Amino acid sequence: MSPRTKQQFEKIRKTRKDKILTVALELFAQNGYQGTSIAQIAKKAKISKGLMYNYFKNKEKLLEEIVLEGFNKIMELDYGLSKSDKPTDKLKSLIDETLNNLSNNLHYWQLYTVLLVQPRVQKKFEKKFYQFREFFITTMTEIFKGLGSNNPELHSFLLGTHFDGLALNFIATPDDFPIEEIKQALYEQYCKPKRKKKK
Amino acid sequence: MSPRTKQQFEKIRKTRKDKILTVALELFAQNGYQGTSIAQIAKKAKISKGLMYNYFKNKEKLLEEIVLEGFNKIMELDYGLSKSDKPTDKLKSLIDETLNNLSNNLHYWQLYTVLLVQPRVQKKFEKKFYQFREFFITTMTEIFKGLGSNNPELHSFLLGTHFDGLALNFIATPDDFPIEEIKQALYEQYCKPKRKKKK
DNA sequence: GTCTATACCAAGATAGAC
DNA sequence: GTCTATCTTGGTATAGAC
Repeated sequence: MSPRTKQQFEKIRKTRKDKILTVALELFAQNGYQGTSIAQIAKKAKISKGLMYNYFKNKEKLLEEIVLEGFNKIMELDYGLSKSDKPTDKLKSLIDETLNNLSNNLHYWQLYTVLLVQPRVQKKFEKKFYQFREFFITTMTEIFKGLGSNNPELHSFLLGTHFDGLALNFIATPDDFPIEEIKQALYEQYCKPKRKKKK
Repeated sequence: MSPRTKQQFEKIRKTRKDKILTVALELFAQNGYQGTSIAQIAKKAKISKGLMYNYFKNKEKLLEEIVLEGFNKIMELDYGLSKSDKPTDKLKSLIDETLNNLSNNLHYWQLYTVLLVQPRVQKKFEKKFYQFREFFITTMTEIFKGLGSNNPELHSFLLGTHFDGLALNFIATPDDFPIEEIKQALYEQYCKPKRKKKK
């Protein structure tokens, strides 16, 4: 009844909820949304099936919370862009941070990808996907403008798709992924885009 | 009882089986394996649920047939490599054909991607995935050697991942995908890889 | 707050009539 | 060969005891 006890409960509740979110993210990422059962999640979180519904209204709301939390995390990053004003430095930071982020948040990217390729599921998070995409593409376009690119939108799009492909491969085979070599190669490949057509 | 009738039956059977394979591919690609029910497939193929099991032992075998058929189709392509011996031409053909193939076999690539990102499902087709990957990477590596690349394996890997990323984006938003512009840009980007280090 | 038991339903698969 | 009816399982979600 005392306030202190109440706070204790709150803390336990929070911890347990986080636990559920963490294991659910992992399972959804690995087995897909439909491929994961509440029972599996409960087991891995070491609670009963029934208790799951004390923390989340249903399976769908659980997925929503996970996805939105992930989006927020990723949108908060500034990809080291504030470190310098030189476009070459910015590009280097962006590449570095994006690839670091990839290995730091593997499960989230895996889930993101699973959802992205399934139109029916994707619809639900469409807005968030576009929002993130817009933010990222715009940032890159500005950098390419700074580098004197003759088609910054296209180069930005291409670097974006390249990140996606790297993510896909990293997800499928996280070992056998020479991350530092890749950073270097990307930097070389994108740092010197074609200038205005030379005659 | 006559042979002719028997042939007719065979033909009808074949046609119907193909119909099932086609609609199942589409549904699996769009909604995932677990996200697609036998009832949905049967409905779209305009047959009863029960009849499905006359054609396929079970849902899993159906998926297997679809995936293996798709792999075979894709492995048969030669990506226009025999047209010329010049590495620059070969690279151009490869880029062209890969992107054409992407839009011609959208559903298959979509399924391929869905399966690739889900480790549990992936295991089953692992060997086939690697087989295709090896073939593709080796082909590209040879081309980059011909172009005088200082690290043909890495450049080949990077072009491969870039294709994957483009596929992912094409799948997610097939409209708003400037395919010809991309072909051109890829060609420019990969055709002149760094030579041996200049001192 | 947490668990067990259970209602309920959707989906895979089979049986049997035609 | 094809369909309808049915069995069976496994999964979501709820009820109710502690």
